[in-house]
Amino acid sequence: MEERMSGFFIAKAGNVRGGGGGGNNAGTGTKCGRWNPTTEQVKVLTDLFRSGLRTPSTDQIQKISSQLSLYGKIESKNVFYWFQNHKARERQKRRRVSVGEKNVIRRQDIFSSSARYYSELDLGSEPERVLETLQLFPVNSFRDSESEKLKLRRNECKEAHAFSYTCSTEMDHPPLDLRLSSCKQASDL
Amino acid sequence: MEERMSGFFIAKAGNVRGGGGGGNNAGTGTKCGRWNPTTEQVKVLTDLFRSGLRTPSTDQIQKISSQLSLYGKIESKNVFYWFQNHKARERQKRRRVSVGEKNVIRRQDIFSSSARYYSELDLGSEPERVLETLQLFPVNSFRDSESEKLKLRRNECKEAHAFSYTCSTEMDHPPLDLRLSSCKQASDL
DNA sequence: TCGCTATGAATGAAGG
DNA sequence: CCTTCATTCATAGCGA
Repeated sequence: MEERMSGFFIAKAGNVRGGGGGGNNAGTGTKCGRWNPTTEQVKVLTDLFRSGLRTPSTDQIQKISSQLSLYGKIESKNVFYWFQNHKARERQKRRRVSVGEKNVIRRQDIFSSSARYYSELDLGSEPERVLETLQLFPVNSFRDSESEKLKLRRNECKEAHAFSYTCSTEMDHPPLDLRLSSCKQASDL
Repeated sequence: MEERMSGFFIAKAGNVRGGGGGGNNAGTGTKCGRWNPTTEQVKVLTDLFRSGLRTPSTDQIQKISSQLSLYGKIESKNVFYWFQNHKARERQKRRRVSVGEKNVIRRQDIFSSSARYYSELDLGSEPERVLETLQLFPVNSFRDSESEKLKLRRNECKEAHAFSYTCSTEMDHPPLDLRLSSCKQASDL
């Protein structure tokens, strides 16, 4: 993945404690072993993401990071990682959340309450805060969004394994059988 | 003692208090806002963990959460976070013990050795418990257990290097213009 | 109520 | 791109 970055970072990136800053960090004022994005930085990044930017190119990363450096200490790799993580986590989150009630048979609580108590992050309730820097970015990376939909799961049937633990320790719960049958289980092993 | 709560709230759904008697929650009268595992759920998870499962795959997470949803409200991400935290904390605790007494005073928790946990869910100094159920688990989960003690990989970058503003010096860019001019231009829109 | 601990949740940073 | 590790934040639970 770093081949496209031309190696403008990825060195060792130790502690880049900006002692002279005195307030560059986010409100928490943590020990700064790693990048602590300020609210403005997060806002800009989130806005860019919402605008469709998912995999910025090297040039875009440069531009973004230099622009964001005005709000606080930041490096190019931070921007790179931010987009990587944000994209991956959005997908992961959707995946993990979606399965919540796909195959869950609730015997006692059929659609009672239990609303989405946690889906509150960026994409959901983020208001339209189009800041001034947003328009400057060309949102030409929309085609990247569709490429992700076309990809297929590579961890489908890597190892069809069934596990059931019924002999580990004293158990009060019934012997739970957690058969993993991702693709198909032709014959049980 | 300084307070680190300086604004910067991410967002959260309002805590919806269940009003005393929930239903599928644990006996402690928990409510929405944060997953509170029931005793059965904790037991199952702990049992799985003790059986050697440390990093369940996505499929396993799905299955486990589906099964555990019968004991109470749970989502897939809860299982994911549970294993992540459990593994991380076990390692963290062990590491703290190993480096031990002359360690630097990072924050405030060197006293963790005083309470050795009354519960059985914490292994403490138990390496890898190999029991007969072990073979039922995918080998995928075990390579993680073995590799963790073999590789002491990234734990070096805690020294001060502090050349933070190097990037801003290297990157020569227009101050307030983020237009992409030299890279691939946006064709559409 | 206050302080501390345990722990769920989030995220930056890497590895592969 | 996907997975994982480390660190941190936020909060429930409990004792003094």
